[in-house]
Amino acid sequence: MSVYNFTEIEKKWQKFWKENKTFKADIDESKPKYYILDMFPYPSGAGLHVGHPLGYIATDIIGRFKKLKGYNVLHPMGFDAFGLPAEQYAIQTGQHPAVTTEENIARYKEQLENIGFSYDWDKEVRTSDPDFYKWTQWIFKQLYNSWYNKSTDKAEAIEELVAAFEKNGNQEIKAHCDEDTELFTADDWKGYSDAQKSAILLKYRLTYLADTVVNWCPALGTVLSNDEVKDGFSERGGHPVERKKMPQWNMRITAYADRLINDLQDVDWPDPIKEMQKNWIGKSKGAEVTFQVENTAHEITVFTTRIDTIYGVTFLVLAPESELVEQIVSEDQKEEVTAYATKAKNRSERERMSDVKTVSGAFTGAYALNPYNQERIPIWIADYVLAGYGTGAVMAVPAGDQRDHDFAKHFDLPIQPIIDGTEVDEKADPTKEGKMINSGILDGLSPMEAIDKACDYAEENGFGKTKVNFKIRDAVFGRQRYWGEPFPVYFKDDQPQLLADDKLPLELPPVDKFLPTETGEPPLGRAENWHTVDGYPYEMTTMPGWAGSSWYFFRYMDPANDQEFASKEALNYWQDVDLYVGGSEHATGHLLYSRFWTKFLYDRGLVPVKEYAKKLVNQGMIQGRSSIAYRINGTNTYVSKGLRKEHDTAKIHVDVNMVENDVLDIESFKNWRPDLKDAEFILEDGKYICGDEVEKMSKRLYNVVNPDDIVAKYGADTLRMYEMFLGPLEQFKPWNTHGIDGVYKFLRKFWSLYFDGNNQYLVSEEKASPEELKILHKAIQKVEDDVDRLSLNTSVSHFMITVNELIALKCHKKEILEPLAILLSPFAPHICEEIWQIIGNAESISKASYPQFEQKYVVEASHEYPVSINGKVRTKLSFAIDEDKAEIEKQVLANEMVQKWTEGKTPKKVIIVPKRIINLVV
RNA sequence: GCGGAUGUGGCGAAAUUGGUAGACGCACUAGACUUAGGAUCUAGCGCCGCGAGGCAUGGGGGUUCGAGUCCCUCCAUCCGCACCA
Repeated sequence: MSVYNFTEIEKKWQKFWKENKTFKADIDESKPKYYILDMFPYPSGAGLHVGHPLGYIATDIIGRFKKLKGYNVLHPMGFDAFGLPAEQYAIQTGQHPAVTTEENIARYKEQLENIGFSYDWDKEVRTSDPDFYKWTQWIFKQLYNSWYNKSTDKAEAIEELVAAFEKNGNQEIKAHCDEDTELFTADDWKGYSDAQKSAILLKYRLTYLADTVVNWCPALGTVLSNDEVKDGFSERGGHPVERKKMPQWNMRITAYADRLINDLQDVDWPDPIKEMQKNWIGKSKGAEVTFQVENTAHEITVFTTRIDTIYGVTFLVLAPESELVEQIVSEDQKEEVTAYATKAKNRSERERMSDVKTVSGAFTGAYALNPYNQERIPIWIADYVLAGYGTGAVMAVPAGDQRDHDFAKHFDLPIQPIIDGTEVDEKADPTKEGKMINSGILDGLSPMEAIDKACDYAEENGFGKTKVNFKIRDAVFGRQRYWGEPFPVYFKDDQPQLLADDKLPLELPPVDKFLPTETGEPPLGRAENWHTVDGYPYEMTTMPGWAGSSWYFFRYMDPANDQEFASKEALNYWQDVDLYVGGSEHATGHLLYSRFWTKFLYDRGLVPVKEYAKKLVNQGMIQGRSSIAYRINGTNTYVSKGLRKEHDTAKIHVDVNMVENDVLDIESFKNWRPDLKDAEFILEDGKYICGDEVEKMSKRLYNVVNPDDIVAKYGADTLRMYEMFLGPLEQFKPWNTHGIDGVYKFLRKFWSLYFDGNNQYLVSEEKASPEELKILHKAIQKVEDDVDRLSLNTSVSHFMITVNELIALKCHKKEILEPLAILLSPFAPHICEEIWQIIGNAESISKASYPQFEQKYVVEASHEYPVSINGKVRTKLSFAIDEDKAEIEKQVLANEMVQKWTEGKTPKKVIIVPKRIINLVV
C-alpha cells in the first residue's frame, strides 16, 4: 500500500491557498457570480465541534464546484459574536466579553482553517466589531426615520410624512401605525409642541418605543425569556417572576406581513420553512364584533373567524390582564377575579400555552349583550385568552370550539347547538358542514353563507366589520443586557432622538460589572459617561442577537467599506445569496427578520433585491452520541452494558474520547477524576462496554468530538468526505466515528491509482479503453447530478465505486485520472491539489476547468426492459431506443421467453411504461 | 394543544418521475498473503427454511398490473412555539 501523507499535504496546500489568496472574491464583470453562504456561527467557549462543519463542508464543495465551472464565487465566513453566553461568562469572571469573544473567534478560525475551506478571509465580518455594528446602528436609524405607506405599499421617509401632516394632517394618510393613533388636521399638527409631534411620529416609525409585556425578575434585575421561567419562578435561582409592562424598542414587522407571505413564492426555500413562516405570520380573515357590556358604557370587541356561530355564543372570555376587567367586575366577584388575574399574570405565555388540561377561569359578574339577538351572556376571564393576540377577548362558542366546550363543561355553562344534526353534548363540532339552526337571521344557511350574511348584518348595523387579522406581532427589539449593539439614541424631554451619523459607531462603554444597576437599570446604566455632551441620557438597553444577523449577508459583499454598509457596485454585482445553508431552527426567527430587513432596505432604495436568498437548504444538526457507564447505586463499581440489568444502576456520562467502538479505556477513566481512581469494574468478555444515547452535542454531556482530533488522525479530506457520507445533508444524525475507516481507505485507494507503494508515480500517457472512459464519464455525470441535488452522500458513494472499478482494471492512465482528480477536488481538495501538481500542472487545481461528460460513453444503444407477468418481473428484454409501443408489444409477445412464462396464453392486457417495464396480465 | 419533520438489515444508509428494495460504507464470518497489520486482497452477509419457497421498508387499511415512494388511519421519536379564537 502506498503512503498517503495527509498531514504534510494538507499543511502545504492550506498554506498555498492562504499565501496566494486563491479564493479571493472580487468583482469581476466578465464572470457570472455565485454567492454561497453559511449561517455564521456564534463563537462559543467550547470551540467548534464536528457538527458545525457539516453545512460548511457542503457549501465548500458546491463553491469549489462552481469555481471550476467558471463562476466568480463569493464564499465568506464570519461570526455572530454578540450573545448571552459571553455575557454570562463575563458576569461570572469579570472578563470583558470582547476579550473572550476574541479568543473564541481565534480558536474557531484555527479550527476552520484545518479543514481546508475555500473562504476569502478578507471578507470576514463580526457583528460585535464597531466597524460592523456602526452599520447595524445606521440601519436602525433608517428604520426609525421611515414609516409604512399603505397606499404605495412600501416604506417611505418620515420627512414625507411630516410634509403631508403639515399640508393635510393625517386624515388622508393610510399608514401602518399604532391602533390608537388619533386623527388631526394640518392646523392641529402645527399647533402641537415638539414633544407632542415627536410622540405622534413614534406611532408611525418602523421602529418605535412601546409598552411591552415581559417576564420581569426583580431579584435578577433582568428580563427573562419564556424558556427561563418555570411556574412563575426563574429557572436560575428560583426567584419570583412577574409579567410587567416595560417600554421597549419594537420593530414594525407587521407592516410587512402580507409581503412576507406573498414573496415566499419567489424563493426556492424548503416547503416546511415556507409553511412555518406562513403559519407564524398567520393571516386569517374574520370579523370584529362589538358587544355592549350590560348597564355600562363599556364595549368588548372580539375577533372571530367564525362569525357564523354568533348565535352559539354562551359567554365571553377576556384575557386576565385586560384593563377592562377592573372596570366591569362586580363587587362580589372582585376578590376572586383579582386573585385569578394575579396568578395568571405571573405565568409565562409558554406555560399558559402548554397547560391545556387544566381548565381555569373566573366569572366577572358582568354580562354583555349579543348584538344580534340582545341575549344576555356572562363575561369571564381565563388565561387561555392572550392579551397580545387579536383584541384580547374571545366570544366563546362551546358547540363549535373544543376549548370553549371544555370551559363550558367545567363551569357548567350552557352549550347551544347551532348546526343542524350535530351532537355537541360531549364534543364540539368545529367543521363548517351542515345548516345553521337556532341562529335567527342565519337559520337554514350553510356556515360559509352565514359568514357573509352575518358580516353584512354587522356592518349595516354598525357593531362589526370584516377584518384581516395577523397572528404575527411586532418584534421586540430591546434587551436589558450589556453585550449587544447600543442604540444610537438619547432622550430629550423623554422623547427619543437619534445620534448624528458622524457620531457612529456608538461604542459600548466600559462598565465595572456586567450586571444591572441597583436601581434595576440595564448594565449600561453603570457606564460613567453614558450621556451626551448636553447631559441627555442615552438609551440603556441594547439590540437583540438578531440585529446583526438580519443584514450581515450584505456586508460580506464589501466588508471594509467605511462610507456605506456596502457599495452600490458590490450590491449590484453580488445581488443576493444563490445558496444559503443553515438550520431550520431559525425558520421564524433569523430567516424571517432578515427577509423583513431586506424588504425595508429595498423599499428605501438601499439594496437592489426584495429577497436576499434565492435558495435555502436546511442542514440537519449533527447530534452527539453520548457514552454511558452504569454505576451500581451506592458503590463505586461500574458494570458493563450487557450485565447492567442484574443490578440497580445509575447512568453516568463518560467522555466519548475515552471510548472506542463502545469499549471504555479503563485506565483513562480512572484518571479522569479523582473520585474514579478506585473505581471497580464488572466486565463482559474482558471488556467494559458502554451504552450510548443520542443527545445534543455539548460539553456538559462529555460527548463533544473536536474536528481537530479527526483531522490529526485521518486528515481533513477524510473528515470532509466522511461528514458528507454520513447521510443526507438535511437529516438530523448522531456523530459516530465508526464508519470513517471506509472513507479513509477510499482516499488511500485513490492515491494508489497514481502512486505505488514506494510513492513512485504510476500514471501513464496510454490511451484509455472505452470501458475505462465509460467509468469516468459515468462518474462525471453522476457526481454532477448529485451535486446539483445536494445529494453529496451518494456522490461520495459513487466515487468509491469508480475507484474500485478503476483498480479492478488496473487503470493508471492520465486520460482517466487527471479528470478524476478535478472531479474529486471539491470534496478532497488537498490530495487532489497534490496529485494535480505531480501530474505536471503549475497552477492550483481550482483553476482547472471542469471535465464535461460525453453522452456516448454513458448511454446504451438500447434499453433493457424488465418484463413482468401478472405483476412479477420474470425477465429482461432489450429493445431499440426508438420506442414505438405497438412495435415493442409485438416483439414482446413474439419473444420465446415471454411465451414460456405466459404458457402460450395471449395476455389480456399489455402495459408498457416507457423506459421502465413491460407488464403482461394473463 | 398547535405547527414542522422522521421511521428501510446488527449499524450509517441507497432506491432521481410509483417499476427487480437494501447500491456504497461500517461491523461481522471464512479464506489468502504474511519476519502479526488497527495493512492488503478474495468470498459471504435482510429474516425464516435443508430445500423449493415464503416473509420483509413503524402498525393497520386503501388506490394500482405493480407502493419504501401516492391516499386514509394509528403508533413511536425528534425539533419549534406566541393556547392565534
